[in-house]
Amino acid sequence: MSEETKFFEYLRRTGLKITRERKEILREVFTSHRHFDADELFLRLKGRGAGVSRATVYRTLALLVRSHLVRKMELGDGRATYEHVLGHPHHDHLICIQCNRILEFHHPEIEELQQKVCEEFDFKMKSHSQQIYGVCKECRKKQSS
Amino acid sequence: MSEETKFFEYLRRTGLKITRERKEILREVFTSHRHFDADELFLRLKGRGAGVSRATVYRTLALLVRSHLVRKMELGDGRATYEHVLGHPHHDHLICIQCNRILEFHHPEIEELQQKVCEEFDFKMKSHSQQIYGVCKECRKKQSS
DNA sequence: ATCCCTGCAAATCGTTTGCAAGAGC
DNA sequence: GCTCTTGCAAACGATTTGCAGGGAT
Repeated sequence: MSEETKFFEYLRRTGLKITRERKEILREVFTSHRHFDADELFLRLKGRGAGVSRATVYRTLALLVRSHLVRKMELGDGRATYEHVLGHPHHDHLICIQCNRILEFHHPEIEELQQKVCEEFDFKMKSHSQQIYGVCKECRKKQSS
Repeated sequence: MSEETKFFEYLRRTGLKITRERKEILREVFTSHRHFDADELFLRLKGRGAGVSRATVYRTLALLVRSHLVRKMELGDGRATYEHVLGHPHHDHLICIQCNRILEFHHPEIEELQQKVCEEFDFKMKSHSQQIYGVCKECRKKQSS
């Protein structure tokens, strides 16, 4: 089932409406595979004349998050970063503090250990996030030259 | 060497000044062992008539972070959370989404694996943070009753 | 028709900053 | 005395919201 269909189904189920603006945003979110923030998305839409306001971008992103088609992350620089879930199983992030590039990694063993930590604390995990900040390969290459 | 001395030394070294306001903030930060945000700290100071403005709280927290006596964390709710470093070696957090309690954990094996991930990506780690969101023991007890 | 949605601009919230007066060294 | 500091209030940037007109079902 396509992401579009999933979203429409979510809307229907929740008594919400399928509008031109929501379609535009949906298309923009799923045609790129990068991480983005709300304003970037707004500007991309504006750039191609999609006619969607900033307010609607925020409101629709909230819906996409609620319907689990998009993940929202607070990476600690004040604004939220989003990524769509399509073809992106759970993962964590390496964040370059020089070029802001975001790399993804997944390490099942770490996940297992997190689970163990929760058991020790009798803590029911709902989600987790893990960020490693540092300097990526490319930036280090540039620096050393 | 006391935290106060360390901070004063940092100030001296950097050509900054030791003021009444900075002493007040320092005292307040180190007499409690909880996590706090800037506004909580401001209110505690106000509560005991310390006569320090919100602006100065923010400015001094920045200095304390720069001097490595205090750690700043973005836990994803919009505002920053702080904790002093005294007697708190590096650790990560379990965050209860019901009562907002913050538990600390440290797992050397996880750290090792993170280091391994960085090597794979040829990524130079500078810092990392890891949060596990969920429901703590106490809140679960309350719910089930 | 009935809600739901939208754009706009104003409001919010945490945080930062310009400025003029005041304190440390 | 030269700087660094402070408080205040205004400025900020990301995000949210009230409202009144327009659209989906």
